[in-house]
Amino acid sequence: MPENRYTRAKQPEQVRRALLDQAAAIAMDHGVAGVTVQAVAAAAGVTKGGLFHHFGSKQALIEGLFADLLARVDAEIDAAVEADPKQRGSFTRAYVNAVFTGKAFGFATPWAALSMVVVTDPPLRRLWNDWIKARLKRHRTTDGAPDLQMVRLAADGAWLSYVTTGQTRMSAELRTVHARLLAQTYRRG
Amino acid sequence: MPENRYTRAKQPEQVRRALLDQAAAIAMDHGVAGVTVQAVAAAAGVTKGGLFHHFGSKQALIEGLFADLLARVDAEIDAAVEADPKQRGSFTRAYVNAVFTGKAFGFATPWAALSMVVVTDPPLRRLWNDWIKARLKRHRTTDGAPDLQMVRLAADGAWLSYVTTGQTRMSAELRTVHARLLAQTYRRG
DNA sequence: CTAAACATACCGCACGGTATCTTTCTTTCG
DNA sequence: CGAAAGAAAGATACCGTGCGGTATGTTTAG
Repeated sequence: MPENRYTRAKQPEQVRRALLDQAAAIAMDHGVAGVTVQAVAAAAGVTKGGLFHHFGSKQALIEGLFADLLARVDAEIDAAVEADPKQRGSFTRAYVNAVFTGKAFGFATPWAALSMVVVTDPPLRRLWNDWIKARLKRHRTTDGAPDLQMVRLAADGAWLSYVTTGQTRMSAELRTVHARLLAQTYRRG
Repeated sequence: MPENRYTRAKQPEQVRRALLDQAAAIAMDHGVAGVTVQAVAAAAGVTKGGLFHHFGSKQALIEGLFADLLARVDAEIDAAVEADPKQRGSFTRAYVNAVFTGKAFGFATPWAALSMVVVTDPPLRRLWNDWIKARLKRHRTTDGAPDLQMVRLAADGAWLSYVTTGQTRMSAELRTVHARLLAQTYRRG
């Protein structure tokens, strides 16, 4: 029995989480190229051998990381849609909020930098495409209108603008864009 | 004297162009990761030594490639703005057209895949940010309106959507988005 | 004859991955 | 209940490879 219940010698679940979190943190601080197996393992207080025990390859690590991210976003959006009193554009609003201020996706989260690799990595692109495609199909009755599609595209553009500027804090301009996009979802409703 | 004026033994200017073009082509075919010094040099019919004579480093090659791309876009947009009979939103329309069907930037050009690295590479991000910032300042009297900003953001989002799907041809949906964005620039003008 | 424009050969290195050994937890069974 | 067995968790050491970059030689143009 360990000294106390909080300091057990080995907690694989916690190590796994640390690996994912640190990978995201490194991606934010040192860019995507800095995400090496060595660096991630060291940041999580583990050697490479330990990392490869949890993830069979680097690709598996990245995919696990992204899958975890998608799961969070999924839950976040589900909750937002449910809480929205207005039907029309509920998903679009949830999506916009997720992009701007979301806990999982939003700016100023470690995950923001990570999401950039989705542009580069083909397997990750498939994951993302499948997710968004399923999501759009699911909400097509409430969010199928072209003007709502424009809002979502603009949100993506704002996200792109944010990550390319490389800023850590959200500018005032982006905040007004956020508000404007939300307002746009209520027009001609 | 060579056999004829078209096949000289050494044409550094042409080799330089070939290096840039082949780098872009490789980025499109084999992804950004496939753009290695070796591959680019070989594709251009030159060894690594030859490449490093033109570009001091890989970074210099990439930056030169992107600078060349920006120069093309610059000229393309200038011409479009000049030819536009309507003042308001002329830059936004030129930008949208450049993104969708532009010779330099647009979809289905070898440069599209290359442009993805701008998201990853910090020095390239600076180049892009400086360019777009200067451009916005220059057209702020005709394209400073918030609704036009939304159009540009949506165009960026469409570009992002395109590159993430990894398709080579432009879908019908994107074509309607293109038309809709253009129409948007004429409203309340 | 000089300098640019290449070719050739080589180097160091950091990376992803593997093989193997040690430690720690869990389960089983006498 | 305790000990042994077995599986999980992680450490250590090592390897092959492909990459960017360099040093230097060789050819061509001016």
